[in-house]
Amino acid sequence: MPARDTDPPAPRKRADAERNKQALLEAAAAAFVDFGVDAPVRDIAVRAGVGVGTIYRHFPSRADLIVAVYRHQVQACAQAAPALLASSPSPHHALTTWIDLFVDFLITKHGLAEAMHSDAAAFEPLHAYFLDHLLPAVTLLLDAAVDAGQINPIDPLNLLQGVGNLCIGASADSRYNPRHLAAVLVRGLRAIPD
Amino acid sequence: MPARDTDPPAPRKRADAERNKQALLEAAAAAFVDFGVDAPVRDIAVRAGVGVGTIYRHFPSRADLIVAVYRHQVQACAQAAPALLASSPSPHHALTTWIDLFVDFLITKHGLAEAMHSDAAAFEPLHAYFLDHLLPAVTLLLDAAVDAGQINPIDPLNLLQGVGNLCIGASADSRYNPRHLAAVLVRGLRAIPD
DNA sequence: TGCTAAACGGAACCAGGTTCCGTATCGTTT
DNA sequence: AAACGATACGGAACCTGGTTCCGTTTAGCA
Repeated sequence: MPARDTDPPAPRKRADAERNKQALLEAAAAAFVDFGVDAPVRDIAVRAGVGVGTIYRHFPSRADLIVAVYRHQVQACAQAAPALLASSPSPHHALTTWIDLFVDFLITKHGLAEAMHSDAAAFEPLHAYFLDHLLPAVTLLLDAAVDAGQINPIDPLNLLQGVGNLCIGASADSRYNPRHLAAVLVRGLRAIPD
Repeated sequence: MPARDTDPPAPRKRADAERNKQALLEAAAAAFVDFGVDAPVRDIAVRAGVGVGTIYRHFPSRADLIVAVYRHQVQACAQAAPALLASSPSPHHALTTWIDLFVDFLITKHGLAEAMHSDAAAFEPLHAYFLDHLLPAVTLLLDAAVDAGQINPIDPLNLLQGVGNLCIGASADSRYNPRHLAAVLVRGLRAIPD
């Protein structure tokens, strides 16, 4: 199988198109830092030196753009799960650490957590992408911790969305501390001592 | 003292103005049920049989309107705290029950939780109102539970916002279950058994 | 060098919140 | 009862920000 995992049936793209797509990715990443993931389209277009139409051509919905920008980091986060499970002293410890990682990722992407669960249809691809990649990760960790008798069972999706929600509205200056809350939440999962 | 507790320096309002304000309150409440707290202004205006200008005259910001609509329920929620503390078998139990009450309130008001922590300046009054009324309530419960040695200390504001965040995106049809998550969170506060 | 399809730019469009001001109404005063 | 000033009203106009559309440009190939 030739070049699997990286778009097998590539219908050949024009060089300028590829160049613009790349420019947009960088421009969007920069704009997201300044404005959050709701950065104005026109602003992104200007930064990339293209017209707004070009944004929509490459990324039909905002979710597509967001996914493209954060793809690597989401994958890294997902892949950390098995690694942590192998290297941690206990499954519960691995779970706690992974959640911490996830929280860190979300709170550094201003507005991502908000967008994550937006009911708007336009964000469905984003939602789907995150779930596709991160749900297996949490599930792995939760199953291991449950099997070890360390935590009570919980729907992985529920936990993932809950932690995602906790990260909404976080900012360096406020008293609000999602990291702590997420830790308390995971602590609340621990089995037995009632 | 004459008529304290109900606008002492009332500069006399025109009857029609008062009538419209009342109509708007009812229209908004209805619209909030159908569309959530982001209900279109024009829609609210139509329901109340007034022009949009009238909305802005009575409620300069959307937050003012939301506060006015939910004022009573927020107060009821706040007042439930001391009552629960008195009637519950333990402070931790009272806390759990109160959080449940708070969650119920939020998830039945579509979009309220989202609006609650919006960083937009227009929502500041809403934020302030909620905090003014509910922060004392949680603080009371938390202090009691801490004093009884049942939970580890936590910033009341942090907990309140966290639970508020958990309620975002809840809907009857989805798997997402904020009630359960909030319960797990409170469970994670319990002291000692480490 | 010429040709065609792919890609581009940005003006035009649309939706929804907000403002503004000419008009209507209330409540009081004569 | 009539008139008057203050108060409140309505809704068109405006602004912002996302989305669409089409005439123009350009890459890639013959």
